[in-house]
Amino acid sequence: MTLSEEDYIKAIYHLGKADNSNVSTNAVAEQMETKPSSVTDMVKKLSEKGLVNYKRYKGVSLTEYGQKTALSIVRKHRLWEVFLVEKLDFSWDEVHEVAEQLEHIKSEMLVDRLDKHLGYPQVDPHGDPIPSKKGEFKKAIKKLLNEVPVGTSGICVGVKDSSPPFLKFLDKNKIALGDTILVLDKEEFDGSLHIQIKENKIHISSQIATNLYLKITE
Amino acid sequence: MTLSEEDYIKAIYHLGKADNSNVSTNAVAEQMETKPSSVTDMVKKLSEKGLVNYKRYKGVSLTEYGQKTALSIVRKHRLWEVFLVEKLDFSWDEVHEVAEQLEHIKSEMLVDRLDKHLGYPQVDPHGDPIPSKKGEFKKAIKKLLNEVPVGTSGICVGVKDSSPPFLKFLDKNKIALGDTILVLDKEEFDGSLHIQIKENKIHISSQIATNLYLKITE
DNA sequence: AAATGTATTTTTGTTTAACTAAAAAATAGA
DNA sequence: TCTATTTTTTAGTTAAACAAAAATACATTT
Repeated sequence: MTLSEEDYIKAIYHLGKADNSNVSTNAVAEQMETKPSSVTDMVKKLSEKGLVNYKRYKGVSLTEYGQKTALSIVRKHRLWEVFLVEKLDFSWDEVHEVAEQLEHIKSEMLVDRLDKHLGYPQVDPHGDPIPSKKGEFKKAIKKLLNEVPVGTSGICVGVKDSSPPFLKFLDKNKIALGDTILVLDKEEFDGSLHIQIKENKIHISSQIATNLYLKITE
Repeated sequence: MTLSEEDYIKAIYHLGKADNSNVSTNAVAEQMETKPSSVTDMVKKLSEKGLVNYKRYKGVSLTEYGQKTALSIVRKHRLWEVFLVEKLDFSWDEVHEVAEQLEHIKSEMLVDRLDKHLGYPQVDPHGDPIPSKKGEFKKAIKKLLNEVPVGTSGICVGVKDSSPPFLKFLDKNKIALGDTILVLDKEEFDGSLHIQIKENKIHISSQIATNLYLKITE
């Protein structure tokens, strides 16, 4: 597999994601920042190699083999992201570009050892699940903090309101993107939440909770 | 810099090593496992980019810029080797192929952080020195254990005698390639040595010492 | 149901970076 | 000087990209 082939497989995977539906040539071209004609070329090659199902004018989808390949790349990408954040103190938003390169390193032993070194993490710093060696993994969904049941834990991945006062509030309470949040309890009266963020337990209003996105697995 | 260009720079560096002398096209071709004609092509390109000095029929040498580039690649390679051995429990002889890939990852931040994470190591698992960020580094030389002065420490990198009895002796005394050996004392009488290998202090005969190669820096 | 127009996809033909084989040129040693 | 070796040139291949133009599919209208 060349680097370019791997990138295409990954793009097709991300576009067809949920149901591995047929993906249009144009969509792949846009994702890959290239021209549709280049996609046609590559897709033919991938088809010959048994990685994708391809019928002219009908779009592409991954074969079983293609899916396995895609998951292996995603696994590597996310494990490296964990490594960069946990071991090398990269921040949440600095990892992608480097992981994009690291995911192409070819060594099964390396991936296995890295996985072990990191303590077999289940999710990456963005809260996305890491496929197992066999390609199994849980789905991740994005929800507003106020929508999840008590006891849920997830990773803070975004804000709905990005006004300065709100961001200032988050900063003051040491809530940052990438932080793991656990919902401890909910007050029936006003919907306010008791949450744990890292070591700190804090109490936030329902209004705050409706403006924070959490990524949770399963 | 393309991957291929980096490989050529590295090859020219390793061939011209000590004095950055002119390296022949054939020598580079052999090192790179390619044909001399390919080398000529590439060398012209590298020359245009200011990485090498090149005169037809006269061989190539690295420019100052080329040397800096080479050292940066060597630095990355050796840091990754340390990572693989120290953090991922790779053995001495399993690292090269993977490090060969990792050395091409482009991110200054990654290298700096990795260096820090590893505690700013001075040498790689083969006892070869790791260039600093600025490209400074000490020379490494290979010597027989009996030739080095008391107080020297180095890495065991080879054996002169590879007969089964000798290898069995090493095994019994837990001396393996890649181990750091410190010469504690030498007996004047018979030239036997007191050495420290990891946590163990042992006493070895002069005969043993004349059959073990150590790589020492400076 | 057929025709038409538009948007998508493929084909065709180029470019660039790498490579090889074989011919030609330059160099160095006898 | 001559000759053998090394190096370069020339010509051609492959892989990955691109753009322009042709082909195709599909939706809408008649």
